[in-house]
Amino acid sequence: MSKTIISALRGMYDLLPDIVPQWHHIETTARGLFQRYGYSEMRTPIVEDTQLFARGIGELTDIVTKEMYTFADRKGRSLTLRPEGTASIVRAYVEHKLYSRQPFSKLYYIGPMFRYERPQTGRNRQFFQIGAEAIGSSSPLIDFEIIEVANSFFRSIGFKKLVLILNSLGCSKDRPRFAESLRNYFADKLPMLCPDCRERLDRNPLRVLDCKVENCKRLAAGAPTTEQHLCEDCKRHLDTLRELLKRSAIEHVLDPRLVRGLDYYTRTVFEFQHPALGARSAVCGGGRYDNLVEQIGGPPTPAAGFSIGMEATLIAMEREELHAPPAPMPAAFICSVGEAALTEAALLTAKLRNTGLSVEMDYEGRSLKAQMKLANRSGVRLAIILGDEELAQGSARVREMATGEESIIPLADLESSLPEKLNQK
RNA sequence: GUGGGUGUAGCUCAGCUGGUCAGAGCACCAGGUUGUGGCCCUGGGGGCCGCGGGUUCAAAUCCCGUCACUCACCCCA
Repeated sequence: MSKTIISALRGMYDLLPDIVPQWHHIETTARGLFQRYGYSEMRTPIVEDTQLFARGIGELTDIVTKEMYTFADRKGRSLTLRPEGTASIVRAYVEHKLYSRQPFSKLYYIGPMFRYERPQTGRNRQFFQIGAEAIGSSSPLIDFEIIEVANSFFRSIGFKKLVLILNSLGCSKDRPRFAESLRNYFADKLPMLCPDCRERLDRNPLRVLDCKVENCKRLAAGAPTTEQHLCEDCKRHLDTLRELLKRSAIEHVLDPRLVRGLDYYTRTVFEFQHPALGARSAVCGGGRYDNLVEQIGGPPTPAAGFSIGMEATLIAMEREELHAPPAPMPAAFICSVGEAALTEAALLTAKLRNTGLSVEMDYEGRSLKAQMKLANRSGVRLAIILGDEELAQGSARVREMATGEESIIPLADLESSLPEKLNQK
């Protein structure tokens, strides 16, 4: 055995059995919902051609410039561990020409994403996302549905404190105009901006708006807003969406500074935030991306989607003291006394399990007392005791853990009488 | 990538102005009941005090490095 212990990589961690039920709970909830809303699961590779993300997410975004797990394979191609899910889904949509077979596709995915960042609570290098994409419609009804599924998901989990933040970035005609007027506005204020913002102004001026430096905030307050640069269509789109949200009682706040970091967003962008999460407060982010499909090489196809952060959701659940329903306990624990009985116990365990019961036993020939302790801890309703006395008369002793009541039951009858005993209250 | 905090048994932590400082509670195991759990009592196993180096007669305790976690920034799920 080697002396140096190999541990998981930084920002990546193991999900031990005691928390996996929480994950299942979230996944099952999401799957049930997607099925009800008509979204089908799609699974795509975790590794893709680096170009996919560079083109899709944006060459100049932080994700692409400094957060991707990129490496060369044995033939020198540049590959990247997916940093998000949408680009892959769209790639598959285009590659398999779903636009002609199923032009309007509602898809979802669940899986790990990778970003090389400095880990922090709720932020890891491998993290899981649950995402949905509705590809092939520009209707605001879709924006509404997307937000509504996400909202419904969080409600199903039991959240009370989520805040929905909404904005519109405008269409591909509005965005450049807006960027231009931001540059003009900040042109003479350049020296007063933080160094980061000076660079942002160049690369992605929208991001200056959500800078957290006090001085920048103050300057940004007087800056032109997205609202002022929306064309008539975009304005109407946003109004319709807000009306739908209002009429279905989904509270939201319009935040003209909500920008988001991926280049592909157009028009609607939104975020669900949880106040107890600290700086990394978003549990879900999404929006419309009307140009991405075309950018990836497909026909012009509007689309919208979101992605929920698993870890962030889990942490928020903890802070709101929301828990998954408890995992089911085994029904019975078989205790044996003596070597002959130990063998019989193994056979009986197998037999009962084959009838569909969840049964546990002790494999080590421990003392009866120790086995009873195990039985007690495993939370079973019944302990089945097998010893020389019982074996001699071809029966087993069945003990109700709650009351201590015991009865002798012939081995042949166990199979039929156990379910009965388990059903009675 | 930047700055601050932390790192002692499986878990939560005490000890940290250097010299019985390797401890507590919980958990685990055993005995008290030669075949019976939950409560109680008694006993026990378990830690190269994150790792490496330095200062010193002597370091968990001071210094440096490193790794990990954590908070904020960056960014975002």
